[in-house]
Amino acid sequence: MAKRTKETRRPPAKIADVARLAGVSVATVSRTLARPAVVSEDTRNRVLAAVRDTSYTPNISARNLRVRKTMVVLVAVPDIANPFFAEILQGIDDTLSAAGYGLVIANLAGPPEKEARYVDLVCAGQADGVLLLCGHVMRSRDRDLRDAHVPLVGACEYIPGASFPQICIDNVGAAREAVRHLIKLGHTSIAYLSGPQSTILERQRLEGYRQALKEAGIAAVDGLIMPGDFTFRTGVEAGRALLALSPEVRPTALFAANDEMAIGLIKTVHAGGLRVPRDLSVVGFDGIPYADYCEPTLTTIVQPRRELGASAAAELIALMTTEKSAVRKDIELPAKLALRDSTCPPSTRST
Amino acid sequence: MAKRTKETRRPPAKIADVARLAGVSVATVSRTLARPAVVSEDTRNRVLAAVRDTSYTPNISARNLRVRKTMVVLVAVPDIANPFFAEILQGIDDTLSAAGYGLVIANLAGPPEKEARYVDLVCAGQADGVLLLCGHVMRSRDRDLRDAHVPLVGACEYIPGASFPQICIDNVGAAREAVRHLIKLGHTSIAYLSGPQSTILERQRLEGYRQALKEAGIAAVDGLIMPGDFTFRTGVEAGRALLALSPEVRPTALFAANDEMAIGLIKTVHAGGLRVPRDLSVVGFDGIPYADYCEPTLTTIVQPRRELGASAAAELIALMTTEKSAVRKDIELPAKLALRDSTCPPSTRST
DNA sequence: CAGGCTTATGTAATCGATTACATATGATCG
DNA sequence: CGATCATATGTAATCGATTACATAAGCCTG
Repeated sequence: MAKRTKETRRPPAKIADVARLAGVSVATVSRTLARPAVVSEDTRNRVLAAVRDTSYTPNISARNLRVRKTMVVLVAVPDIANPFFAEILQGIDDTLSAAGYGLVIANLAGPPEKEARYVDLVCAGQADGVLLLCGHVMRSRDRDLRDAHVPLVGACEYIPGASFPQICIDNVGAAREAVRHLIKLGHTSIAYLSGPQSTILERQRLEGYRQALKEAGIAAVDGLIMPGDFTFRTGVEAGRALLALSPEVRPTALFAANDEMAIGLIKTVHAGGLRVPRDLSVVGFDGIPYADYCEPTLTTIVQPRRELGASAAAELIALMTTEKSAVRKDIELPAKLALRDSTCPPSTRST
Repeated sequence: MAKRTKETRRPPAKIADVARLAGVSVATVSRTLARPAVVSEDTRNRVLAAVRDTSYTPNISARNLRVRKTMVVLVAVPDIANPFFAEILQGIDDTLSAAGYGLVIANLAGPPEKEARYVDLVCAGQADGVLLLCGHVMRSRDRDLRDAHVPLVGACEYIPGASFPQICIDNVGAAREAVRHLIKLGHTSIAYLSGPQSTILERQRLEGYRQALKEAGIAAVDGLIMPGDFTFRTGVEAGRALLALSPEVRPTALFAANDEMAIGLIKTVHAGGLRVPRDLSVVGFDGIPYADYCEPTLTTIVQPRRELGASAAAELIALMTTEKSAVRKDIELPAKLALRDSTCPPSTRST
């Protein structure tokens, strides 16, 4: 039970140890590891054997100090507890860590002083790149961050005219498709549960909603646009508002700017006696895992979250490793409508 | 529109720059920042002013190289997309990043070769500590990791007799409380939907279930223990199994080892015509946000996730900074039963 | 007022890797 | 065969901070 194998912790082998064991200079060891082709086969074998025997791994701090890199990228995410972002993060992590990068996750849902610390970190050159999972860079410190001249890639929220590459889905098109689906089912009174006004994402989804109505010749009714902010809570509030309407004016369908709100809304109207989809069809946006678990399962636009993260990470790596910052290309990934149980044709009802 | 402020990216200030500006030596600058008390007030002011003017931040790689630290901790998490862990991670991140540590998240849900890379990273001394959010350290590489003699702290899953501090809730007690609640409501036929057999967590929750039944004088029926693995899918399967039973032998209540399974099960039995809680009371475990969103809201044991993460991180910091590794104390955090809508007394029914 | 002590600061070694440059060896060629 | 060149390897400077040790200045005390 007591301390077994007392053997004092041996410090990790350094390059000099490997060199000594292999009978070569440190330069040769370093070269063997970095560009195996330039050393003779014989030497290479001896060095690699020595590396194995000492279980040598280069000291990252020393290397980074020398080559002036940090091998760290900062990922700014609006809310790490949000499952939507969690999966994007996985895609990012897969790609980035495979390439040897570590990631510092800046959770913008946390206290604002942390946010400032993250920006400082980047400005101080402690990160080789930044991945933004939101439109506003870092609220007030946008300019500081941009001026740090650190490679930047955006994902999720498309900012028209931004000066850095962005990996997104076609939000306008996807929203339009969602609403078209409702129209095709026969709905003509379709509400929209919006995201936070400040986001570009919101404006784009709203635009898609408007386009779909317009092309179908349905007049947009201002009263059918309900305020939300992507949270479950505002979904609940919108649900209550819907219940308060008299059946004659109540829309027969609703498009929510994200799944979480859609789920909150469905739960609320259910409790109030409305049946989904019979009395109200609902389409969400994002395709979070839970959209498939809830009751009824949610018809929604599913975003390729993992790929979104992976592509963004790949783009950032290209930007960080290539000196030509001309890489700069936006990528649009496909999102598709998943038909599930929360939508159906409107029930005919007496005026 | 074109490149504004072309000014070539100026490299970050280094300590020598600050020293020159303040008219002191680099040693004095370093000391001013590390131990302000040892320099004279006059010097201190000059140095701090110079630091501000140059917006100097110490180069982390250089510092780490010198003091032989990495300021990185590895966090091994079974599944980053699982909202339960997401919130624990937040607690960890808050505490750790406030103390200046970066965290590398080892997502065990990812490909196994990544896992090996993480263990290697620790063994190579590239992390100052490890936080384990799971019982098995890293599957096969347990011993390697332990032999690296890196400070270790466990959370969530309590391993009796482990050689490192652990921050947990009382799983046996909490499970017992959950089942006691069902018993108090009048249930006598109570099923248990288990977690993966291999985990200690599972054995502890099962033990709590058994204890509650025993103290109430209810015989444990093997057939009422249903296999699960913490996923939504196995919750669905268990739901189907329940539906297949004839009403006479069907339990009137069920305790699920986690919320996700409970939610899958409820959804399934609902679709099959059973009403929850009327025909089947369900208690979950964890208290994930969704347990409050689903229909009906889930009565469950809510774990103090953020605090769990924060305490574990604090403990690890103590371990990493104190040379005396005698800190070593386990912490048990309180979990409490949240009474919601998925439980009620059993409906009396004809034999 | 010499010697000892405290306080404030500077000098230079050090952490562990990378890499420009120098050197040594052997091959090639006119 | 001596000059030229390619190939393989070694030497030592360097990245930017920390800190042990040295030094200088001021203060006390017998």
